[in-house]
Amino acid sequence: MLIEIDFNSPEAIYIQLRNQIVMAIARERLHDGDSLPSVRSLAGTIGVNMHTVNKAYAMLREEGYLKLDRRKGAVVSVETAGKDKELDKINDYMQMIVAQAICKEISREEITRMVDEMYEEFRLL
Amino acid sequence: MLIEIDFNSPEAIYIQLRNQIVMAIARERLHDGDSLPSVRSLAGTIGVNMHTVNKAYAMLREEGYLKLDRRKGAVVSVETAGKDKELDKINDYMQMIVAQAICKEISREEITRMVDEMYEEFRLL
DNA sequence: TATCTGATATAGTAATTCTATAACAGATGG
DNA sequence: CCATCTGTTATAGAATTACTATATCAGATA
Repeated sequence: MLIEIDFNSPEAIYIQLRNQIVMAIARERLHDGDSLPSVRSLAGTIGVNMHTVNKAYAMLREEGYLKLDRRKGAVVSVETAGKDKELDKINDYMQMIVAQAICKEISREEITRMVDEMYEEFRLL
Repeated sequence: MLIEIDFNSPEAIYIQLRNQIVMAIARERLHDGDSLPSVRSLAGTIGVNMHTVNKAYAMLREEGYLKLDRRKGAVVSVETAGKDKELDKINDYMQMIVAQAICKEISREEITRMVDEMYEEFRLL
């Protein structure tokens, strides 16, 4: 589980962490049942405070990607039940993307092709 | 030009402002050459500080949506030259969206259908 | 000349982010 | 039994960002 943090990024560290773990799951580098490093050890590895990792883990639990257990630690467990809520969230993000694309004269085909390629990429890696 | 700010949103006010103006351009409620309200008047209308609006305008200029002029004020002027840079930016956003979609078992077809519908919507309104 | 425009400077408040330290309950392994 | 690990929680401080409040400036306008 390779994590890389850009300390100069305007993106908050715990958000970068959260994003990379979501992508690792999508890329099937992390599977249901896999254990993540403990908050303390991961914090030590990447050189941040324990609470920063904890915040990312808590967020991922809230979003239905992890289950946290005092004995087993952080275990990947993707909740696919609330799919409608997820679609609403994605819809909001997508609205901004498409708005920008339209303004910048980027066609529907260019965007859907981008989506297609991205789905392929995630399946391969 | 109807602007609605959610003061309880975690999204910064100047970002909400920026987003709504981009969407207004995409929806063709704002066209190239249209003037926006002055920073002071818009700030007064929505009940925020002048600097907050100024920050949004400066960001939109930076991103190639507006031109700011001391005499004409803020004028819509969409720069479509740096299309590659825009595609890179959209690619990053899209990567996170697709990652989440894959994790939550949302299919490629569902996403591309969402994009298609969104392009239609923006054309209509 | 009075009034508008964006731009800029300064300063204060509030919220968020990150760090630091500490302690807790529960589970685990020697 | 005890040391050690887990996530969880509390508190506090530093740093950064967001927002507000005033004020001033140069340039354009009517």
